Amino acid sequence: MSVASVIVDVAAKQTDRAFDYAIPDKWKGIIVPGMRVVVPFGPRKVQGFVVALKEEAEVKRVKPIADLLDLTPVLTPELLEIGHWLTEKTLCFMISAFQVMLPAAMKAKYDKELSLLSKEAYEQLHEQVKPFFQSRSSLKWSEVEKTAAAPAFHRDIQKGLIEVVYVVKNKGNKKTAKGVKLNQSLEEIQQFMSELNKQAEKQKQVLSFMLNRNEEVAIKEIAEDLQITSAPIKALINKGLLAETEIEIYRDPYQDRYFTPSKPFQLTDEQAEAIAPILQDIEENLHDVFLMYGVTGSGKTEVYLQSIDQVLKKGKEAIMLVPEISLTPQMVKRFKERFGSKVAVLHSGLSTGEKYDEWRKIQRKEVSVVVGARSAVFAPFENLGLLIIDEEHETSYKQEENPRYHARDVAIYRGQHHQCPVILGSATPTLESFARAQKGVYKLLTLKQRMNKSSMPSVDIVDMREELRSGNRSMFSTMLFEKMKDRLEKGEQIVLFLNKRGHSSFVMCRDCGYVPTCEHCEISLTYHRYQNKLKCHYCGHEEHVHTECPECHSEHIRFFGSGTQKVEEELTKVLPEARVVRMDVDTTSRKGAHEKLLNKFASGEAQILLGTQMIAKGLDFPNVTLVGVLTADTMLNLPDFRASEKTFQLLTQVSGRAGRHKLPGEVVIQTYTPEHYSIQLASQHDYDAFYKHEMEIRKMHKYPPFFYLALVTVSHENIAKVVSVTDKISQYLRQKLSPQTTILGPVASPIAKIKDRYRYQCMLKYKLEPSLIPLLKYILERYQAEMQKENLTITIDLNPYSMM
DNA sequence: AGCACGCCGACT
DNA sequence: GTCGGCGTGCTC
Repeated sequence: MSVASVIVDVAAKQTDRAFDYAIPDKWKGIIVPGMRVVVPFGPRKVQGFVVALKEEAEVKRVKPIADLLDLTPVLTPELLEIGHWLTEKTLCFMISAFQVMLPAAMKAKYDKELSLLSKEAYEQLHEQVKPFFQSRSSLKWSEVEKTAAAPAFHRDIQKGLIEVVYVVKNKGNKKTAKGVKLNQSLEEIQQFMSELNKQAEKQKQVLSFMLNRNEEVAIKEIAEDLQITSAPIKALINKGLLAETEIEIYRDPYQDRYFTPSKPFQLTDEQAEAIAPILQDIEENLHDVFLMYGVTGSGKTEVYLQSIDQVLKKGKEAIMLVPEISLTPQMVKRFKERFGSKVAVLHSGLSTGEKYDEWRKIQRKEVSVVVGARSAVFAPFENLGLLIIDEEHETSYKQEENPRYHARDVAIYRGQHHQCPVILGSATPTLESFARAQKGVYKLLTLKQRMNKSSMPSVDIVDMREELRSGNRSMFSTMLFEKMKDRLEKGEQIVLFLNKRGHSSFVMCRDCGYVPTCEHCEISLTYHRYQNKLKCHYCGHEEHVHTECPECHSEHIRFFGSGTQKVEEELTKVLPEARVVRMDVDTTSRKGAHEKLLNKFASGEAQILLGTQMIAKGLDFPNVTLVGVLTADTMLNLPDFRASEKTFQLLTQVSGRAGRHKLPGEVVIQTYTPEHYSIQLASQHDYDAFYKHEMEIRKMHKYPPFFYLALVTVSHENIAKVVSVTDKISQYLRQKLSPQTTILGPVASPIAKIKDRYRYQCMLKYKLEPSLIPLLKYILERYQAEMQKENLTITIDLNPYSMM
């Protein structure tokens, strides 16, 4: 095998295929598919992934591989195969599919460097170039690029005085420490020890320590253990008895923490019944997809933990996905307590280096459980025994950039490959999953009871229009306010939920209804109190706050909608005795802030936890007896066919925070549309009725799970161009697709303009379209030239989750 | 994506 | 006649 097929790190249609390279003799038999290499590509060097080996190249002339980056493949054969599958399913480039499977630290950085060919060449350099090389012989092109000397450099490069070198950097990476290992045979060392000078007691200690361990040990560790300095160790290195080594050390984000080991709990009858078929699958190496539908607080996590335990006993590995937002310290703790150092954790809170280290632990098989967000589904395990997706309905499992994959699909694909079970867990399953369970495609496991036999909290719906009519203009209804006062007196705790991030709200003229919008994006500006400015959340554009309406010159400019910050201010006014913890993107962005705030609430130091989405899931505080949802309908009015489903899910999740233990819980939902079925049914904890009602609507409007969706979005600076392209695409598809398929559009996207680019879309609803993928591929090919030259973009999202 | 090659307008 | 503009096409 002397030729390697390589996918190069150039994300473009024309380079989206394998290129053949000769394997230099020194790497023959060493290079295997899945390794990263550096290859010459045109005049430069790029990183690439070896995808196959072969005897003969397809082309006459092949260049040799320039460098080898890995000693063991970073992509297993399975992952390589998944890459191909992803490319097909999501219409992404091969290189993007591979890149998404690896930690960011492994992505190549490129540098273009200039170096002087010889000392003699210096004199011949252009006068403008000379100063750059005065004290050195090489420099980065980026230093020169923007200066006036750039043309002169070009000339000297042409003359052959300066050489251009392309450097591929493998950034970040391993953190190492200096270590030592024994460098001579046992006999020689014992011989040496007996001859050692009596004064050299410390050296003797070191040697016997090393003989004991018989492996490489960090110098620091020896010094600490034996209470000595590194001097005697250095002496032994000099005498040749020990050899210096580099030991890879891991940055462990949880190293300072102690986790009390926990034992499996006794399962309830219901839990035992649910886990039985899972354990059976694990035992018999069978693949099934289980939908575990369990109400909030029904103990799904314990079922996960015990299933994983079983997998580990069989010597296999498990992946558990959780939504980024619920990857809280509480969740991590439960896993660390149960599985100790067998767990790797992957989430966005880690630094690039930490993520890389966690990934390395997986690759080196030092852990057998991974808990992580979406991309952890690609963990390079080779002996998977179980995949779990907790909170299956969460939209964060769908990646909104290329490759636009859904972690659930990847998990099921891997489950089939490894012949192992996949568990999807939720208190509010997506209609897609629940429908599949009804049809028997997935196996349904139900947990109807809460673990502590506590009943579901009672829910009151408050009509905020009524409140307004009766003169209450505050954001707390009379009922919620009374209940809050009551809890504070009793010393119980309250969770307040507001579906509005940050401290911002929009602005409107009360006289003419004018709302300031961004001039680059078609979206209303939000008010940031901190800087007293109006900001666009899409492009960052800022404006001063108007004191007068630019339309009607009225001075009645008001701020509408309340962000968490405003609510916090209001709370301190009306309930000055209450201590409030506010949790949103602004207060949790700092590392460790999340945990700190939660601890403050858990310890009882604060009585009210006020927050956005991030407090809706997974939190479990025994003393919380009241949950308030300040505005339940903000989500309901989004232009998204899943709006009702999302509202139902959110209300159910939030309500689930109350009364999980001995004390009974109450929930108050404030809304302007109390009659809406998703609010009504959420208040009755009636998922089944919601499912039936929503399914009717989906069927009527031809939405999933009855139909598949595909969304084509076109964007360009010129609106006429956008409309015409979208129109042509729609026409083409109408002509080619079956009459059973609905083609909507071209219509303007819900956000019709972002960063001065207009956006139009075309939506397909289909049941069976075997030729859809090739047709969409053809469209991308047809417009490829325009996409490259004119900055036209066409994005295709199969099974979209966001309609924006 | 980058970069080289190549074919046309405004300068010494 | 040359420098440099960016259209075109290739990268194993």
